[in-house]
Amino acid sequence: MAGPTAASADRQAATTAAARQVLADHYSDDKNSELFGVTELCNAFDVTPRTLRFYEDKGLLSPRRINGTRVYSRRDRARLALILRAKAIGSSLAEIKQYLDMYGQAGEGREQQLRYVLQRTDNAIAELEQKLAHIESSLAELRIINSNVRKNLGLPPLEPG
Amino acid sequence: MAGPTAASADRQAATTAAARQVLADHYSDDKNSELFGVTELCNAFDVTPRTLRFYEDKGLLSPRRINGTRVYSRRDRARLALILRAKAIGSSLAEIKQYLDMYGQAGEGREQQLRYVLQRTDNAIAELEQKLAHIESSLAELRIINSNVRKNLGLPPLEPG
DNA sequence: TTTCAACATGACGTTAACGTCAACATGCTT
DNA sequence: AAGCATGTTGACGTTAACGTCATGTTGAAA
Repeated sequence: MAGPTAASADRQAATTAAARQVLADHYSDDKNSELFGVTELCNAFDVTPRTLRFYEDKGLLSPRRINGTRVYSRRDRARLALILRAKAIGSSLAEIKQYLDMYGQAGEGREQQLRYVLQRTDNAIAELEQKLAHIESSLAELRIINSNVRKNLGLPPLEPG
Repeated sequence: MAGPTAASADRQAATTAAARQVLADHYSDDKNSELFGVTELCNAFDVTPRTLRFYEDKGLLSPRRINGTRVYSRRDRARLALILRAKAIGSSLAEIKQYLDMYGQAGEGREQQLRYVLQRTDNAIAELEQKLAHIESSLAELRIINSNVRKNLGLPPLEPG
């Protein structure tokens, strides 16, 4: 039974790599990087322009303006991705705003500031681990139900994955 | 590197056992089982009476009445626990209502009904797995940030827990 | 019996997260 | 030049999930 360990280590490595990329995007300097229009982002992420405006009002996004028109950088795009993902796991926009502040402050800042970020990330990590546990509980229950129903119908069990 | 596999198998077994208990509570017949008052539940779960009433209006809870006063059974209590947990991972009450219907229908029902439940659980499982992936991504990112800050402060890394 | 704390029932207020609508600017096309 | 699509800004509407009164009941304690 050594299989699962290797596979899960692989998955974790992949997840970590992806995380580094997200942080890199968010930290990037944004000089003449790719730019995106509002509809472009709306289509890509399945949100309405109103939503983008709302996030901007709330200070979650701050795209540049060219002649009044909003222009989104790669970093803006990365932030939007973070926002939507955080929303999907039940965070409020207010929480997300705090959340976003932590990205981009990993390297800079004086000691006082760094300690603050540290405490905040510690906190956020603990909360996320709680949510993770909750989801795992729910999944366990649903899988039992699912398995029972399948048995009753004479169907094969659900393939793991 | 065989340690993590055994430990994670243990955890999964514990999670599954807990899940069975939740389902048993929810499925139990409720004859002369323990009963709870409104304040009792409010204190136990840190919610207000207004919240319980609201859930009742929405059809998520239906406690018995004794002379007008609400009396909650063990099953009601289990349902409340499910509701709050589902909320914590970002489900709306409307979703939760659907969600609750799946509990308690694992054994009974005719084929048509069972197939419906099966499809619904399949769906719910897929969605939860999505959320799980999102949380794991967020955790990976925050851990990188946390680790960077710790390095900059000359602190030891966070113990895995 | 009064009194008091706990519970119930409307009815209305509130906050978050947008949707919707009207009115206007801009730039491309025909 | 005249639309037409696309973009922007208020301003107001809407839904979910409760909070907050005001008011009435009831069962136990004083």
